[in-house]
Amino acid sequence: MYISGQMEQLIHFINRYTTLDKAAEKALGEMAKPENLQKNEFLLKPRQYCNKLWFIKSGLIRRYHVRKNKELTIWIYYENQWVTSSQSFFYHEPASEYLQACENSELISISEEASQALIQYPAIQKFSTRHLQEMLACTEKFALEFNPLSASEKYQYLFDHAAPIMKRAKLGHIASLMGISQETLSRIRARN
Amino acid sequence: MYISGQMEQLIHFINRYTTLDKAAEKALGEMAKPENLQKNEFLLKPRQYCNKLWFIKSGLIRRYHVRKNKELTIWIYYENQWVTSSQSFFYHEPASEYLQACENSELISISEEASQALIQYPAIQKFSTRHLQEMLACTEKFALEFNPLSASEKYQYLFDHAAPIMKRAKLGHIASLMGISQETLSRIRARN
DNA sequence: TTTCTTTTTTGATATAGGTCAAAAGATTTT
DNA sequence: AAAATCTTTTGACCTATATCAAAAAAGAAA
Repeated sequence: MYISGQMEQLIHFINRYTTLDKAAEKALGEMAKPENLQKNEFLLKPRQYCNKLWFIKSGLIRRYHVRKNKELTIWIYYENQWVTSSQSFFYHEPASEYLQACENSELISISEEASQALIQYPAIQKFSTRHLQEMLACTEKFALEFNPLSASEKYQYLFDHAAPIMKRAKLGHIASLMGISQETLSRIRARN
Repeated sequence: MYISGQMEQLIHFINRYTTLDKAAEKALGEMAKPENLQKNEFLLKPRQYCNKLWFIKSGLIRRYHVRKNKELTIWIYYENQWVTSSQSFFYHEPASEYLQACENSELISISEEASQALIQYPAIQKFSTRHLQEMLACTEKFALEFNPLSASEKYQYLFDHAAPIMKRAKLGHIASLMGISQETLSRIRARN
């Protein structure tokens, strides 16, 4: 009863893809761990091995790289999204990115071993494949639609497709996600 | 014997991920179909349902959208790569993109039903998941590394990471893949 | 070959967005 | 509440790349 309260939001998320049977739900409740993070705490830093996936119950997690002394934001994840370093998690390589909380955040973590075990449940296997396919299609779609836009079209696009980021993340982080300078973003906001 | 000659290159590709047992190999040989395409022929157009995946034995296939009367190249695929419209194939929605041969091409096609059947073989299931993970990690990595570059850095990057495109595709297609104008690409080439 | 069509190059000009610097405004710490 | 720090805004100037137009080159068709 207690566990299922913790997991309710995650189970609800998975059930949008496929219906979890009771055994799978129970296993998930046992293997997934709640994890809370204070604003500015790091979930991952470069050179570490990322051996977990996290589901975000609440909060904001920024994923970014540092190149030539500049922070390049890959994405800012929010409630009901999954976050990990795909490259490190899938390939067991050291990560090259940071994962940092922009707000106090409540997460549910799934370790690699847990994910191996959970995937034995057909419903979870099915969810996992579907979700992976969706991630791929979305990542492609986003890159395709977003990149050719002008700075102010990008601003509008993100408002339409990822409002929580635009409302809660700070200017510099949003600008680096958009691939424009802070000053340009500030001027776009001033115009609207 | 004849079939396995046709499939050799594909089987070799899959074996880099996981070893196919004889049963899986045989099923693959029966369900995958050779398909040949002349230069400029279309594999897919917008509004069609994309119900196949293709493995490229030889040739060059360009994947692109049309937005505001401009062609935006998503990627140009070459030998030993897989091509499909992820969004249409995974979601059974009409495609919004074109797939067109830039050269005479030899492909192997796998229909949706074939892929459903093949995935029952654990080795193929394993390959499929691994390959999907790799696609996701690569797509993210590419978007992240490529987009912040200047036009001439992008040129160098593609030469380092996808030489067949740079050597065989035409200028206008490469420029639209890079997200720059044809003229700028021509000037970059003149300088080098 | 000669002609026609497509692709690439070159030139002139315009502009979106970058960079640097400083001021203004928020937020946190003492 | 004052001081210190961090974040956002504003201004001036500059540069990479776009756009438009036309010439040159390459490839296909006659």
